[in-house]
Amino acid sequence: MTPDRLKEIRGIDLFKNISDPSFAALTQAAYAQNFPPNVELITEGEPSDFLYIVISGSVELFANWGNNETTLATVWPVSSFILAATINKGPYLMSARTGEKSLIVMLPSEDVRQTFENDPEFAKSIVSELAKYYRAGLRNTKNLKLRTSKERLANYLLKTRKKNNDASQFLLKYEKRRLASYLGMTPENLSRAFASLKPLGVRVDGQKVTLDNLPALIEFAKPTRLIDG
Amino acid sequence: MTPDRLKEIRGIDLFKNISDPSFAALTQAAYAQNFPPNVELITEGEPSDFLYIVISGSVELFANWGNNETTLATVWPVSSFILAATINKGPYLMSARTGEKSLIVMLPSEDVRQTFENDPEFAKSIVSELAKYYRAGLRNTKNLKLRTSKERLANYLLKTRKKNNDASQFLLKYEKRRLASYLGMTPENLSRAFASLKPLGVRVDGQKVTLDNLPALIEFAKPTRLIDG
DNA sequence: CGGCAAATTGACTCATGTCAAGCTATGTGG
DNA sequence: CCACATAGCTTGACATGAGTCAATTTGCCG
Repeated sequence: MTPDRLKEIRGIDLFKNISDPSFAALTQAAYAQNFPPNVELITEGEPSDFLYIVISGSVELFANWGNNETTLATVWPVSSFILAATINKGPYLMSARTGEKSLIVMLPSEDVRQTFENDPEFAKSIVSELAKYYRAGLRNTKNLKLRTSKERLANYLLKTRKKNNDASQFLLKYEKRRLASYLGMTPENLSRAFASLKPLGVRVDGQKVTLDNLPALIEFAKPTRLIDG
Repeated sequence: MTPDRLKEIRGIDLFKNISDPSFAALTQAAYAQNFPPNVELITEGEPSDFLYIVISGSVELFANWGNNETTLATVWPVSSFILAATINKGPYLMSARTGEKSLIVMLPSEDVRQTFENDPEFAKSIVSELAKYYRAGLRNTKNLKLRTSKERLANYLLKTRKKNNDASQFLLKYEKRRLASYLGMTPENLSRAFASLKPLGVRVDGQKVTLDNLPALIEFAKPTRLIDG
């Protein structure tokens, strides 16, 4: 791996406080690879042989049961995914596929566990990451169990607006079918949910979303930091 | 706190590898308290001042949004709860209430964080715990998003059967209304879900459940280690 | 420009929630 | 020890949320 790439990786929270020798040891056997869009990187159930890091592009984490599939998260650069499986030595509980052409770094899980054993600072970073993930997952569960699909969409739009510096107009980061799956509904239902939010000032044109009546949308969505962060 | 009690606490995974001085420091300011049934120990949104451990009784973890409430988990002795909030210094994302008369130990969060900073072995235990919780949460999300309520119930029954040493008859560990909330449905819907599983050999009488036709139930429930552990 | 996948729309079914009534079990106080 | 009160559970009737299937329409990419 090139020095630039290493520096890029080192910038993420997970490696912020890792010692230089630990980082060197950890990345020594790592390799970066380019993948075309829509390639399945891992499949749920497989042993967790690698920890993954997205350098560019994006990765969709999803799971199947019978004929159903659901999107659990989308990972954007620069971040790791599948950390808990690596730590736990358990099988992957999610599958992963590239959303677009992506550059991915793979760290052998055994090395991650070694480094975690030997470098207390790295262990602490892992703790922070896992606690963060756990809480994000908890919020997600509350969102699913306490809200209807329309309410989830409304809150998703408000959150996305915030990420876009409170712009009243922004682009959806991914396809509507993925968004639907992430929000726990069908694409058809998402279309109708968007239509039903029209009276609250939500206009959609392709990937472009405009929020014309923020107070009304907030009034309906009732966002809370205990779910929406 | 009495020596017995300390020994009991020390037995849980979280404290398995903690050093003696760390454990002493951690428990020095801890105190145990008896609570009557149905007492709210913590409320979501509050700062996470304590890490809790259930010594006897049980604790229900739940959350509210508007008029809706949902049960997220039930904690049985001897285990901790609210660990991620403690580590993260974030507000609690769940409320907790005793299900019955319960003995609860409270450890000041600041002490937990201190010990976590100073004792690498404790930090490693925390990592394991958090990874385990995270994965349990993930399984739960998959369960919710990929299955109908009947399927969730069927799989819950199979899991409970396994926990009861594969006995074909066992008692539900908690009230049906709590079970319904945990499984993400209304009590009415749970009643009907039970009724609809009757042809698959599921008989219910109060808290007593009998599974007469295991193959049929399994065939319907399609359990998988990637969701059901 | 053509072709394909995504998105939308309509009509319908099915799953789940809501409201109300009645039933059951359980524990308490007389 | 019984009777009542209370909360939980069940059942029915209905409303609403959400999924399914099919037919277009739209938009994008080669």
